[in-house]
Amino acid sequence: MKSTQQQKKPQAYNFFENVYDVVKLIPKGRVSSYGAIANYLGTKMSARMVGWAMHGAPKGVPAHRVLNRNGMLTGKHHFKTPNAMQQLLEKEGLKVIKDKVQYFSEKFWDPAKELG
DNA sequence: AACGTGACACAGC
DNA sequence: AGCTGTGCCACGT
Repeated sequence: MKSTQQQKKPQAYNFFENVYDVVKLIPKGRVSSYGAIANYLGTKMSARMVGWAMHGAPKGVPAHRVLNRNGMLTGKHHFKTPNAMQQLLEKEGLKVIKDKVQYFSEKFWDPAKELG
């Protein structure tokens, strides 16, 4: 029988959903990085994919809590308004100066460490 | 179907 | 110590 279309479920889907799940788990007032999430998912080299995943992040995913490894709001430009990301972060008690989160290392939330 | 782009990260210079 | 180049993988044209 021709197995019609073998739905080769792309792992990416799982990857993306995992990303969303992890991001949703980021506590308020904390931040994480693309690399950390990617690393938690097992593909630390594919940090870019995490960013891309955010691009299609559904509602409820605090993408503003995800920054680059430098603690910089690299993705603020993709928000509704460039200031939205910073505003949200500041509203959560974080301090943002020049598009960079202060005390990033203290506020850093590592899924691999927090979730196991 | 191939090339280029992209919300990153790391090694090399 | 900052800049450039390369790797990664999926998506858009």
